[in-house]
Amino acid sequence: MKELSFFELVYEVAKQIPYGRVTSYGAIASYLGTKQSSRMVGWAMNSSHNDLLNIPAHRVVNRIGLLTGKHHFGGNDVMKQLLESEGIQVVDNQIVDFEKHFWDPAKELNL
DNA sequence: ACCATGACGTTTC
DNA sequence: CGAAACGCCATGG
Repeated sequence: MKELSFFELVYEVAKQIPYGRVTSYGAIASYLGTKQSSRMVGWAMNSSHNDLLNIPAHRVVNRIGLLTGKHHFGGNDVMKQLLESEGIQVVDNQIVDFEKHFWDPAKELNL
């Protein structure tokens, strides 16, 4: 199993997500240059649980701010609770004012 | 080397 | 406007 891979890039970005901010898989994918592989980002997060680092995957949602992978956090509304804990309003697994909390690594993060 | 999977995204019906 | 199908790329078996 390779630690260094596309996944690690996703981890780096995910870890750099500011508190109270959220981003989309497509944004990360686009930032990594593989915008067409937004699924890979999600899958990378799936492997994130294998990473020893703290991956705030709860801050990563789909393009509409829907908590698609919330069941991967334990099955309950753990993800929602985490987001609300950061001041983000979540209703029906969907982030309220997603655009307002949206954090684009390609724009706000200059590497 | 090939087939199957995956927390998405976009387009079409 | 809502749902479904296809596309897309990387990893694992």
